Amino acid sequence: MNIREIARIAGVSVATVSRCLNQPDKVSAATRKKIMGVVNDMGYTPSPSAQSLSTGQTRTVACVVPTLRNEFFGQLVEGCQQALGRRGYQLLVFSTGNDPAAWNHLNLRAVDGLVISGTDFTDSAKERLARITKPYVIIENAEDFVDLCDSPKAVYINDYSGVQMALSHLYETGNRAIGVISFADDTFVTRRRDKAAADFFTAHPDCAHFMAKSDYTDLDGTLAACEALLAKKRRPTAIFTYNDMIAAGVLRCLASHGVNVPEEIEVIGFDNIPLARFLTPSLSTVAAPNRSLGEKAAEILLEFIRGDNAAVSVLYPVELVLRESTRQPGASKKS
Amino acid sequence: MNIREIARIAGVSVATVSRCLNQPDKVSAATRKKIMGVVNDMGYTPSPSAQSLSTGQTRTVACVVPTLRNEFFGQLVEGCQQALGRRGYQLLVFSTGNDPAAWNHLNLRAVDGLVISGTDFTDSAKERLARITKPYVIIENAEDFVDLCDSPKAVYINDYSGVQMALSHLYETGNRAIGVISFADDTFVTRRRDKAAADFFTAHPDCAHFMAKSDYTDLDGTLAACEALLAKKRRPTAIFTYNDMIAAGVLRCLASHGVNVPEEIEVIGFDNIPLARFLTPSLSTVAAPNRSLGEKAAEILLEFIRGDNAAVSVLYPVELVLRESTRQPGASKKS
DNA sequence: GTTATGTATGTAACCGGTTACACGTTCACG
DNA sequence: CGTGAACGTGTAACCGGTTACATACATAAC
Repeated sequence: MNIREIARIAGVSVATVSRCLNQPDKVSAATRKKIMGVVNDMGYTPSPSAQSLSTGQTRTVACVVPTLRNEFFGQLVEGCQQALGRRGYQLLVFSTGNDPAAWNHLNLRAVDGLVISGTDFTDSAKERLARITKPYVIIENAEDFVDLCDSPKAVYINDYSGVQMALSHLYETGNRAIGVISFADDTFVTRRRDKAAADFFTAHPDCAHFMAKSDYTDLDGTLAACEALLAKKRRPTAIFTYNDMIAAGVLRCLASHGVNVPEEIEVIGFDNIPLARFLTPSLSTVAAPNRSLGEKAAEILLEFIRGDNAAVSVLYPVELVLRESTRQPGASKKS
Repeated sequence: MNIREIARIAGVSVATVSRCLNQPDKVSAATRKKIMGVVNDMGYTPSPSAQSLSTGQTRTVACVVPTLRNEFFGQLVEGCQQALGRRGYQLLVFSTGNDPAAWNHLNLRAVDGLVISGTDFTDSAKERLARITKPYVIIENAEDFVDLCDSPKAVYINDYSGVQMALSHLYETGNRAIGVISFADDTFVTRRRDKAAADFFTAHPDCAHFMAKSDYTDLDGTLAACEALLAKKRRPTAIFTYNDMIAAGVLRCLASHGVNVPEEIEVIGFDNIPLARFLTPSLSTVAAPNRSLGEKAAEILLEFIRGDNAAVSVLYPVELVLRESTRQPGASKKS
């Protein structure tokens, strides 16, 4: 069932049918009614391939994430997909963004644009981004990208501030020995959060601090990192991690060592994935609008594709959500 | 840069270029070398839209899941995408499979086939499935679908057996009052697991049992369900839930009521999502090959698209993984 | 009544591939 | 040396839409 068939049955030309579907007001009411009748009767849908070929638009966007085994990216992709769906766009997912081979599977001619998140942006980034000839929006701090592409479009959170909020809270509630578990990779996120932590501790020289690193898909690595912190001569009274999965591992480690949370050690994570509320104790964390990040990225991308000179980058604030893994304000410290 | 351009530069016809790319052995070695040289120099890639229009294949598959905010579906989609990527196919994700509106966004003409998982298959299923004119593979028990479509292609796990394994284990280690938290929906999964549980308890009349229901995205619902179980006159000594997210909520609820796990109450979940190891105590669960389910579904779908008469359905076994939320074999009961 | 303006529609080129069929060579074989 | 098969290549139709431009007609303005 193609457009010529519809045109023949409706007794009009293909151009009229096409116009009727795309610019209804360019067609007289009578003709429109006749055509739509046939279209509905026959259950006709235009071929996306033909439309793409003709218009040069695929109405498809690719989203590149490192993994989907972390609710953070799940929420991101979900937000992305819904924003796109509302506007008749579809979402191609590449959930192996850190695997260079995956980028080869990505056929740029098949999409109108990309949303890129969480890939390793440091080493081969320039090369990889340079090869992208389509509009793309990164979910990463725009400022870090000025060297990599001119006027980067970005949606991101103030994670420098997030790290400082978490550490400040811990400091203000009396902690003077804080452990931080960072990511075991070399990405902009990691560098930025490390910088925030370093700056914080420089500004608070009376606060002992210990850094460790872990890959959040690797529970054993997290347990090892946490144990290293526990083994410090001056044991930290709080541990801050760069995401909630690592924090979950930390809670696990502390429990198996019989350490009470938050009485003996407080724990703060980052991301506020849905899971955070499910943990025992429920996890205090730096909350980002995960779903909105995806939605906004998709929206900016679409505006950009349409040529509207849209917002170049959007910064979302983060907020500290306090749950059971930190002491309640007013609770006695180190009870 | 299109195929005619390449043909002109290489001094051959478009047909030869096309053949060179698709059936290299149909072209002489000398010509092939010449063409490939030009192709590489110019960085030419055929337009997917044009190829789709011409061949009628999109090399794209849609995957419909209810949500990505559960690692189970994350793993599924990830497996799917990788199996597809290896064969040059792309994955469109619809992460809102239970929303009827989402199905309208799904343009069947844009894909070669579908992998469908976790959607509500009971009420409007027949209608929805009937509208699908493309090959599809469901990740659901094939037997439940014989009424809905003839010779359904399916990849699934033996979850009847999984439920019975979990309950048997609990029974054999001495539990005689077991709480079960089922899903608060009416899908085949739920019906099947409910049947398995009912059958088990019929076969073991000496075992008291209590059923509750929850939606796994709803922590409060889970807490309420769990509390209802705790409030039973004869308090259960074990709780089995239909997925790990609900089990996480149960652990959370028990902890806040000061109930020791596994000493006072044992807990077993279902799915074995990566998170399960991160929980405190780490969660015993019925393990399914989540990632493989996605991979296998994609593979079967591709074979089916190609017309190879592939395996119609594949059943994976499940296994009971025992961690800290159940008592160690040999540990004294109700210590 | 003639001309200008606007509206509705049709014609045909175009998007960029694939492939059936035709054609020309080369080679083996009788 | 003539014939047919096998092979390599080119021509042109086709996939199913969109849209610039042409055309026809109705209406308004003078």
